[in-house]
Amino acid sequence: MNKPSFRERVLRTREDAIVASVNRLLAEKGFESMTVDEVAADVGIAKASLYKHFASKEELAAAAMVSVLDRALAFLDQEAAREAMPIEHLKSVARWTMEVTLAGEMPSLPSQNSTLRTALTQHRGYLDRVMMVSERLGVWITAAQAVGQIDPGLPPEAVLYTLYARACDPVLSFLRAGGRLSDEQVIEVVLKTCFDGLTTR
Amino acid sequence: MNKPSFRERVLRTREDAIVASVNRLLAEKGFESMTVDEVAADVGIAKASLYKHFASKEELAAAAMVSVLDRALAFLDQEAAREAMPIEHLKSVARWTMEVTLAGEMPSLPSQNSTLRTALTQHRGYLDRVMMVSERLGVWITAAQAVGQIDPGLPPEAVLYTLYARACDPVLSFLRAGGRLSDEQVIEVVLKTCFDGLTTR
DNA sequence: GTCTATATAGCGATAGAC
DNA sequence: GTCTATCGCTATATAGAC
Repeated sequence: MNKPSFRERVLRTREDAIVASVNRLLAEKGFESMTVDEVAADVGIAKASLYKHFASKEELAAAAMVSVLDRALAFLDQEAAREAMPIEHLKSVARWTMEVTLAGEMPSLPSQNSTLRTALTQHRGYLDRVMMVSERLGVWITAAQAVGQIDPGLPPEAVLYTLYARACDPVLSFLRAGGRLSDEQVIEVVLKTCFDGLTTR
Repeated sequence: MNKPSFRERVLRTREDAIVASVNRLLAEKGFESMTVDEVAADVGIAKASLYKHFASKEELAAAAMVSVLDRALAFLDQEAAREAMPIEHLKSVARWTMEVTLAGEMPSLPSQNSTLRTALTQHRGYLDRVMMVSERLGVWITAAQAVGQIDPGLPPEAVLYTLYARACDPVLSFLRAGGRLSDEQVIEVVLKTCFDGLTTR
C-alpha cells in the first residue's frame, strides 16, 4: 500500500472535479442534452484532456452514477448505525434521495438509451454498487414487511423500485416550480404520498 | 361547414399516421433519441414530405402530445358520464394513464430540454388541452378532498402532479422487466401504492 | 405534396505538437 | 497530460425538380 504521490493526488482531484461537473450537468440537462464540450468548459480543461481520463461520454455518466451510489452507500452506513425501525430507515433513505435530487446532484439517466444502457450493464463498478444498495434496502424492506409496517402484499421489488423512483420524480420539480412550497415542504409532501398514499388515512 | 374533400381526408389520414408513429417512437426512445429520419421511415414517406406537414421536430412532439391529450379528454368525457365517487374517477384516470403508457402510446417528454420546452409553452393547442385536463381533474380532486377521500392536507396541485406522473413512472417498466407480474398486475400494484401508499393500512 | 440530393451545424472522438 | 485543430459522422432542415 504505497502512499499516493503528489502527482497522483492532483489527478485524482481533477477527476473528482470532472465527476462533480458531470453530476450537475447530468441532473440539469440529462444524458442526451449534455455535451462533452460543456463538461470540458465547466471543468475548465480541454476536451482532449477529458478523454485522457474517461474513454467516452458513457464512461463519464457511469462515473457520475458510481459517485452518487458511493454517496448513497455512505449514507446507508450512517443510517444503519442509527437505532430505528426498518420503516424509519426507509423513509430516511427516501428523504435523502429527494434532497440530493432537489440539490441538483442526482444524475438521472434515461433507461431507454441503448448505447448508455449497454455501457452501464457492462460496467462492473456500477453494477456492483447497484447490487449493494439494492440488497441493503432489501433487508429493511423485508424486515418492515415482516413486522407489518410495509404492506406485506406488495412485491418487495415494487417497494424497492418505488424508492429508487424518488430520485427522478418529476413531482419534485413541478412542486418546486409552483413556488408555493419550500424545498423542505416539497419533500415532506412527496414523502407522505409515497408512504401513506393519496387517500385519507 | 364544408364537407371535407377526398383530398383533405387523405391528408388528414396521413397526418394521423405521422402522429401515431411519433407517439410510438416518442414513447419508445424519448425526444432526443428519436430522429426525424426514423419517423419518416416509419411512416413510409420522405423526410422532406414530413416537413410539409410539420415545421419542426418540436412541432411533431407537440402534435403527439395534443393527440394523447385529446384521447385523455375523450376518456374524461366517458368517465364523467359514469356514476361514481370522485375518488373512483381519479383511480380510473390513473389506471387509464398507465395502460396507455404500458401500451407504448404515451409520448413522455423530458421537461429539461429547452428548445422543446419553449416550443410547448408557446403552443396554444397544447397549453389549452393541458389546462382543460388539469381543470377537470381538479374538480374531482377538490371534491374528493371535500368528502375526505383524498387527504385534505395535501395541496391539490401535489395530487394533480402525482397523477400526471403515472404517465412516466419508471416503476411500470421496471416491474414489467422483472417478468414476475403481468401488465394488469403491474398496474394494480402501482395504483395501490399511489393511492394507499407503501405502508400497511 | 412527394421525391432526391444537399446545405449547415453540432457532436463525439482523435491526431499530433509540446 | 494538456493543449489546438480537425476528422468523421449524424441530425435537423431545405432546395429544387416533378
